[in-house]
Amino acid sequence: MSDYRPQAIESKWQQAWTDARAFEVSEDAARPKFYCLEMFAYPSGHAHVGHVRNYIIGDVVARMKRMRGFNVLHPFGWDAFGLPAENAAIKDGIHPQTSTFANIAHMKGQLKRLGISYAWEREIATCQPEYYKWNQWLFLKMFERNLAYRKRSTVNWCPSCQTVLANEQVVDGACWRCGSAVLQRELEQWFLRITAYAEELLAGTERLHQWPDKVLTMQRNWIGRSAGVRVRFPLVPLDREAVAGPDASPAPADIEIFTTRVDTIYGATFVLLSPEHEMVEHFARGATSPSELLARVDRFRAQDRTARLTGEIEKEGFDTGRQAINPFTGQNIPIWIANFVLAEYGTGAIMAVPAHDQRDFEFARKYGLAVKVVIQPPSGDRLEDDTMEAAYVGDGRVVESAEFTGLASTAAIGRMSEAAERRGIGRRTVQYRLKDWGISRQRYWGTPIPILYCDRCGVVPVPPEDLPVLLPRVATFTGRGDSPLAHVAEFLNTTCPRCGGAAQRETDTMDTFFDSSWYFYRFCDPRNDELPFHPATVAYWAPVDFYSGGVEHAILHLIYSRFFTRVFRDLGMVHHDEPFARLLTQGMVLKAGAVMSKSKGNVVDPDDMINRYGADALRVYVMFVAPPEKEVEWTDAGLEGSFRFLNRLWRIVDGVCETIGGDGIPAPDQERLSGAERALRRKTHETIRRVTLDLDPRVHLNTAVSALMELVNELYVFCDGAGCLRAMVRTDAESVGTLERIETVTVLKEAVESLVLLLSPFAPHMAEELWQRLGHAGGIVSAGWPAFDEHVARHEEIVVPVQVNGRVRARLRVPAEASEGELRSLALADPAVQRFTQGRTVKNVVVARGKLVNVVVQ
RNA sequence: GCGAAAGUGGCGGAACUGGCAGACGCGCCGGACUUAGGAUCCGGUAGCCGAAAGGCUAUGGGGGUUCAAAUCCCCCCUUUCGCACCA
Repeated sequence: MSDYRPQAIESKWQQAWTDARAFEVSEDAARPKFYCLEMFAYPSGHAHVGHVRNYIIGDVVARMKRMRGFNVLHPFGWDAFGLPAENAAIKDGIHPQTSTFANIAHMKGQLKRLGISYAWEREIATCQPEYYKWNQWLFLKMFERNLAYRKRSTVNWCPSCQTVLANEQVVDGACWRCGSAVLQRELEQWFLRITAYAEELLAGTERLHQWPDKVLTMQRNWIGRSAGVRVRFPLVPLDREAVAGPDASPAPADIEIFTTRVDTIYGATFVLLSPEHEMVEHFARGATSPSELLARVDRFRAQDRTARLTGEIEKEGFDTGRQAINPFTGQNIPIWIANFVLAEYGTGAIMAVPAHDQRDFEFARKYGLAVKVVIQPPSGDRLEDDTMEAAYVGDGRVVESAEFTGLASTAAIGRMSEAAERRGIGRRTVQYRLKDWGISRQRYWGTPIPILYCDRCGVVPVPPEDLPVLLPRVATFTGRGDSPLAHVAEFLNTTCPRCGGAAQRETDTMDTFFDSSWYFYRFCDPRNDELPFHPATVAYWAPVDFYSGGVEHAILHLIYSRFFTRVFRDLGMVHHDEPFARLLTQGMVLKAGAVMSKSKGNVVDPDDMINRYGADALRVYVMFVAPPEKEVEWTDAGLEGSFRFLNRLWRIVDGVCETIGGDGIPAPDQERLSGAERALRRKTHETIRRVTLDLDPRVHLNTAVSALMELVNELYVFCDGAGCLRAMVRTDAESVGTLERIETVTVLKEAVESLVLLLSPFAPHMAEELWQRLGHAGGIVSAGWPAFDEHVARHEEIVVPVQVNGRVRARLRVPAEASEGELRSLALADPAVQRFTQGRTVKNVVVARGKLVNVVVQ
């Protein structure tokens, strides 16, 4: 008998696991595989209990699957590139390389102290050339296949910091660091053509049955498919254009718009262009006062980009003075420029139908533009152009629309689309909200993009044999200037592999989401130096069977990974479409009602908790406190409760170790058991069943822990009855020997050993220690997961509540197999029931066998 | 504004497919053991009425379906999350 000393036990077993390389695996065609993965970590320095919760969830699943005979791959690594390290370098002068590896070392220690069963032999860090070389390799493959391309695009630019800012770094139109007004600037950027897979990524969401609906909905919204028609509205030419000088570019003939509501086209009374529309410059040249027009456009363009995107801006516009012809009505309609029309969606131009679009309606009323009703609602209230107070956006009957008049608006969409195509003025298209992914970052701490610019040959990819393009060790970080790499002459200047002439390297680095979009494949084959991974190895392990992480990655990381998986598939390297079969999004841990963060000063450091209560108690508490998906509030008292539970479990198991630990104790013989022994045995098998099913397929870790608590409580009751409790609890060794019946020992042994095995995914150190003390030489994994006997778990006698008119009035103690008729007559004969049925007529008796009887009276 | 999810004791949470609401834990109250207890073990703990037996009321609010509703349907309220001029 000894006290529970978590610190000693935990370091003992952690050392044993490390020495034995206990969690390293290799492909084994004879065993079923299980790939269990938690989202890898950004090495910020310290993991708090919020981060750690995710790793514990994954570890419980991995350990359980291992015990159930699966060949479990459970790796971990570091999303090691990224802005914070670089910003820290700017601030403190510590090189990102130095701080990143120091942070990794610390966090790895934290995870080891938690006893997470990672195959550390497979650890990767994305900032190592051995990893990012394959980012570059993949980028080149994408470049070859025209999935990576260069394009000018608008970015947020801080004139004071001289750098590009991500959208999230622009706060109310100002730079987050210095507060200067952010400008829009055009830059050449590299893009990945994720839109080529838009349709497939959308369709795939229908087959991800083991993902949370919430995430799937978010991805569908993000992709934002809308089917519609592009229609060309011819320009009404200006007289002046006919006599334009020889230097003038040819006058464009029409404006193309995109609409999902072509059924309303007869109500299109004007055209709106975005301020960025290419036609704007052309109109300016022909305008009576070009500078005035351009000045007004510039004012729109200068309006805060995020405000324009989010619609928190007053809708404004002005007339260009030009007109277009509505190709369906043949009428001339004015062309305006409006600040709310987005350049990056559709064609950057829309047909305005004020009667049937609220934004257009407000705009038309504000500026006195024509409103024309072309859909009448089915309700019968007739809409009038002049009196309507809001746009009618629903379906209805088409009116005032030539040969389409009288059609249902839904049918008119098809007919009008056909008409537009037949007349050669439009075509059906599908438009996505999803945009190609801009991956260029004007930053240092990322993967160099493997491209050269040669004066003679132009854009030249780095030959694969020259990979990796190593990130040079830049000495100073000032936070000024565009890409830090542009100032490193040895890096920048090189020779063109095609012509041998002078060339310059691309100095931007990749968005770090590139790194995280395929790391789960690298884990399968982490030291391969010929390929990112061997296809056969990935074919064995992939897809990931269980993936867990925060909801904050519901869109970006998860959609990029699905995109990359399809690229690898098209390269012939993987043979599946989806990388993650099952996804669990774990809830955050709050402290004082807020998300833990260093700046708020409310972080709970797992190391503090481990020092006080041990890793096992922390693990049990975090799993017990709530279902994994839910947000939870951290409480020290709850952790203490879990610590108490482990102590209680320890005492009773350790107390009976000697009695039940010996050899030669047979399995329980059901026929010879006493009532109490049967009850314990039943509880044991019930618990095995509950924990088994709570862990797999459900991942209800909290109720699994509560089932273990119940079994421990039952053990105390049993031992109390068997007369051994006092003895054990009080260390009086002499009375331990009071267990005289061999049957008592057999059921106790079965209960205690099952308990220890079921506990092991949650509290692995304690379980290993107790298992050893119970006299087992092999570890927990070789013991395997306990099996339950449905027959033993079943109650022989059950209590059936009897209701009268839905209220419980009595309880019947009956054999489990009591028939409907028996239950019925027993219920009606019960005196407590009769009190309520006396003097009334029994109309009905509902018997749910094994569950309940309801007597309906009067 | 649109969409989704959720709302259960003092607290975290249970409740399989409609079948005893509140498992398990925290907290609190009582008892035992003790020089002592903040350790441990045992018991109690939704609210109201009642000495008790027992009864009544309760799963955000209001209606409905059903022998039976936390669970299914309708309306409303609140909270959280996501999207937000996407033509």
